[in-house]
Amino acid sequence: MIFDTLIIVDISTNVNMRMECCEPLFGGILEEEEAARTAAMFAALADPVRLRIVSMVAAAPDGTACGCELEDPLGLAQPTVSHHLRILREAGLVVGERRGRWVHYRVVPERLDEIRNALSPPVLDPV
Amino acid sequence: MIFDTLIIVDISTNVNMRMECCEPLFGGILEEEEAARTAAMFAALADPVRLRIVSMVAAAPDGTACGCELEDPLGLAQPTVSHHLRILREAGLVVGERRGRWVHYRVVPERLDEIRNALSPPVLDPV
DNA sequence: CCTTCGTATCGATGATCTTCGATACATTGA
DNA sequence: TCAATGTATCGAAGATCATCGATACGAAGG
Repeated sequence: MIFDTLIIVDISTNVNMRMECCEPLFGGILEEEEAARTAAMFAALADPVRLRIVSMVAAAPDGTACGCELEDPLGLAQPTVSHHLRILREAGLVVGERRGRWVHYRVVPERLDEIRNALSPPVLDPV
Repeated sequence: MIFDTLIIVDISTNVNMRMECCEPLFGGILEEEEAARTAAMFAALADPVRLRIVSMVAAAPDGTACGCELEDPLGLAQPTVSHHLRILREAGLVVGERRGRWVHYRVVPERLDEIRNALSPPVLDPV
């Protein structure tokens, strides 16, 4: 095994997601199921709004931002922002923590590392 | 600038694609246009069939495979495979070279490196 | 209890995408 | 020139997705 399993607890759903993702592209022919898992991860990042959300959360003062801070800069309605945050959450790319009325989101860099591993060049076998 | 510009010549369209892609997610808030470019790259990888195609081409004996070799293992019709190859081509993830009747595709690892760079953790400023 | 405010869900709409049959194009060999 | 084969394009059908108004949920403060 190349990387460990990342366990993420989604506070809004209280679901422990044990996600194994992103078998390396250069580690042999991908099985259908593995390909679907990895494709789902890329799909979460395959939207300009979601990429901007990730960059905005990462660039926020404490590395956290609530949804209400994103609506204006993105120019999108609240349900739309909530929709995108949900997809990022379910992909394990961000986690949300409720503080009073607000839910503070932060990026999960380990998840991005997993995706990077999937794109890593092949490991050369020593002779 | 972190990475150079990758120039890819698509033999089937004879179009020189000068693509700059994938500004780092942790390099500040992404502009709308940059986010759209990066999202398009991820969208090309956000499909199980295309991920399997990339892994199959990479795992092929010479690192190249023609479309006809992919239809059976994928269980898809020829137009469908051609469609996915087109998307991968336009994203610069593979290039095709015609040899006689066949078009041999190969993966462009530099493109995958660019995507990996976009997901790289932030560079820590020295104090 | 009631209001306020941030968030999540529902339902609908319009756009985009995957898939494939039909068809055209390209190259090879007879 | 004609048939065979690999590839690309077209058009249609069904599925998926982004967006947002309406609405419900949740927490804080009178």
